[in-house]
Amino acid sequence: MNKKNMILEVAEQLFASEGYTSTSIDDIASKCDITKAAIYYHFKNKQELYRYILQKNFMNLAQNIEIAVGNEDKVENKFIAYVITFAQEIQNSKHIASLLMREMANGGKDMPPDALKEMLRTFKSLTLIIKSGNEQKIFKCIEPMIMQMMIIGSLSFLFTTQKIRKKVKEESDTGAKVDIQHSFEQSAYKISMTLLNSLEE
Amino acid sequence: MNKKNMILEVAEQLFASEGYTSTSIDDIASKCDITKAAIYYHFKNKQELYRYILQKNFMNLAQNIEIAVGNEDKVENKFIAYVITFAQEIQNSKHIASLLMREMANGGKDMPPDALKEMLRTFKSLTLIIKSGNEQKIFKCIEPMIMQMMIIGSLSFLFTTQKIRKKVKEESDTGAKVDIQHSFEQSAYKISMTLLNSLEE
Amino acid sequence: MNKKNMILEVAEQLFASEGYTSTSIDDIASKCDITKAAIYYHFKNKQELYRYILQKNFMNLAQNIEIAVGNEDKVENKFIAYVITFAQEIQNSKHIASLLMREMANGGKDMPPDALKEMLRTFKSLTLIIKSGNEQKIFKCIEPMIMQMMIIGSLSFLFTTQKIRKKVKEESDTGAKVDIQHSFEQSAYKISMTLLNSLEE
Amino acid sequence: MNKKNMILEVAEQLFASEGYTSTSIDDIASKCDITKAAIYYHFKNKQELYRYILQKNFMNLAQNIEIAVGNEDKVENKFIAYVITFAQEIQNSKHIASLLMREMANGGKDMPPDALKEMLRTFKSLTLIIKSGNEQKIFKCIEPMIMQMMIIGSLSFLFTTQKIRKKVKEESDTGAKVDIQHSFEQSAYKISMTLLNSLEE
DNA sequence: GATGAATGAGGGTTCATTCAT
DNA sequence: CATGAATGAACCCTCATTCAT
Repeated sequence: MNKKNMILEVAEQLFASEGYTSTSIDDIASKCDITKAAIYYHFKNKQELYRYILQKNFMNLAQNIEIAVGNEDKVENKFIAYVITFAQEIQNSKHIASLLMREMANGGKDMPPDALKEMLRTFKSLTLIIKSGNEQKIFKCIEPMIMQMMIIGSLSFLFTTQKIRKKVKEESDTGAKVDIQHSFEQSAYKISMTLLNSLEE
Repeated sequence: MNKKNMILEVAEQLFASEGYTSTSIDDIASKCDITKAAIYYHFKNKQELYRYILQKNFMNLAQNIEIAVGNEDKVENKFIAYVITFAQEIQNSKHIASLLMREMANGGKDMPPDALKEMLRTFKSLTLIIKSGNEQKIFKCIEPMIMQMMIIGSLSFLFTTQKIRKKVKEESDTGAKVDIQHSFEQSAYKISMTLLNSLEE
Repeated sequence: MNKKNMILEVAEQLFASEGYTSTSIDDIASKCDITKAAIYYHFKNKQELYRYILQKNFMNLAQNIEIAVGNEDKVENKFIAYVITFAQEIQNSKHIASLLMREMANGGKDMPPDALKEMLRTFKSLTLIIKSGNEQKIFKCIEPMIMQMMIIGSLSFLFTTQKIRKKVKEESDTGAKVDIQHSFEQSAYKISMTLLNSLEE
Repeated sequence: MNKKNMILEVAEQLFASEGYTSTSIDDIASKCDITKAAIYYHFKNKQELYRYILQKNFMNLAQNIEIAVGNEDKVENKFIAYVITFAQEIQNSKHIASLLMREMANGGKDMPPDALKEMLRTFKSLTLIIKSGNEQKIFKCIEPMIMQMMIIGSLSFLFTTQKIRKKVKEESDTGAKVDIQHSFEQSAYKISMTLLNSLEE
């Protein structure tokens, strides 16, 4: 991998786990075994690096969702595909949920416009699915925005709370009765079915 | 209001909107029209101030939920009360959703133990409600953890995205067809009904 | 004991063990279980408190040396009395050696004039002893200043290095062969004899 | 000279004359005509800078003493070489006596272990000299530790009190009878002879 | 392409001191 | 006599950024 990509990967991980302000260019540089100045050779400044990462992540997300939804015919399956693909992207990119949550906690005020557009693209996909479901009288009426919040919110919290839930369990358990720690995929699937359930007439 | 409380209020607002690291003691002080040193007279350091705020918020939340749930008899109403009270607290405190999202994005690694305990308290409330619903054969089986993630996630995103959704709407609309901007309360109520729907046999 | 004396005692101990700059009014106050402001009631400021302590210590020292020397007739005994009393004061007051060493390391530039005068008083005592010894042809010729430096320097280092010498010994020893840790008094006596030896014709 | 060395020199002088706590990074920086941050580029923090200086000084001292003592054959000359070289180092480095006195006044509690080891090295040199003198029946029996305290103490006080002695003399003298201000080297030589005298059978 | 050196601004924290009560 | 509250200055340290090489 070339250096620019290494910087991007390391920076993405740090921005997600520590947040924008708590991640220093020094942190990124030392994790990459290069100097700070080398980062400035590849990126104009910290902001630009961050925006680049945000945009890349959300573009991927939007694209993959569109493709996955496009591959399905029935509206129920489109809905499931929407949720599951969202979950898969969260899982694969590993950092998108944290990045998203931080931006939303910020009120979106620092969200780069390009990244915002990508989020709106996914929202349009969902809107179309629900509208189509309504027209076919398969889905109840619900504002797409509310459903979007439920999908994104549920999956983001489900993903980002994994570590702390594990830690809490370890501390409270007395060793023996180790509960099955359900995988993120399994739980995400349940969420998709639950939401579909709530939608169906 | 005394100065200590003023500091707490200002700090809470800044921590929520800017995040812990991006909020400086100077910011807090100047918004309170006092000096930095005055803050250090009232609080040992920035961490302590932050923890104090977190703990206070989550304690309030847990207490009010317990009371509201306790006031209901039927299990469905308990569930609704749980979700609605959660939403009301988010609305009233104004900052709890942002604080929570940031902590979760951090993987909970900086969450003060006391605040964590309060979150577990609310989780226990929900667990009891679902268990009771299962026993009465009113509710389907679902892991309480998953339901908790759906409730917290949906409401948190619904609340924190208000500003940016408004902004997006204003920019995209051509003025005339101004959609009804549904209030947070209304939307939260719909979420509670949707989730209850998905639970009921 | 009244509060003023308590402040003096605590401050003396801290100034000696930590140094002037590293001792804060807060440190003194909390060790006395009073507030900072209470200290300012009794003393104009930190400097004044420090000077008061320095002056008191050096005055005691000079007085006691004068008395002890005056109690002896023979010049050899006067010399021994001088050294031993110096050592006793170091031992009794516990902090005079550290205070003195810090002042000297500072080049004496912050030494309050009164305290300096007291040191000169002791020096005059020694000068008289040596002069008298010279006249009686009992002592070799040596500049009193040099002898003064030898006395003060030897005793101050002997006293202040006690802790670290003990620590070094403990760390190096393998437990069994515990060397006799000579007491400060014993060692000080040997120093006095050694110096007298070197003086005598 | 490069900047790192300039920082070291300036810092050494300030640490010696003002003490660790009373020397600010800003003081050092402005005396070097650089910014604070430049110091942090070269040294991790204030402590590290200080330790570096201490260690360097004491290492030089120990090395030069060992060499000088090794160059002599007769045990009396070894002893003289020990004292004189100590004095020369105090004179050449200019700051070692103050640094040492401050550390001892602190009870050695902040002394970096490496610097302490160097001091022990010089002590071992002296111990060997005295032991050898005892075996040859040239020296009286005296604990090396006591002799070490006398050497270090006498020389340190002799050196650090130069300025204040001069000041006192100027203020007290009425102009005419200006005493010869003996040089540090001359006085140190007298001290070495005096101590040798006291040692010899 | 990449680095070493440096900077200016700012951040958290401490501290001597003051003053109304 | 003593305190609680507050201040302004200073202090240590970090950080994004720049630039000559």
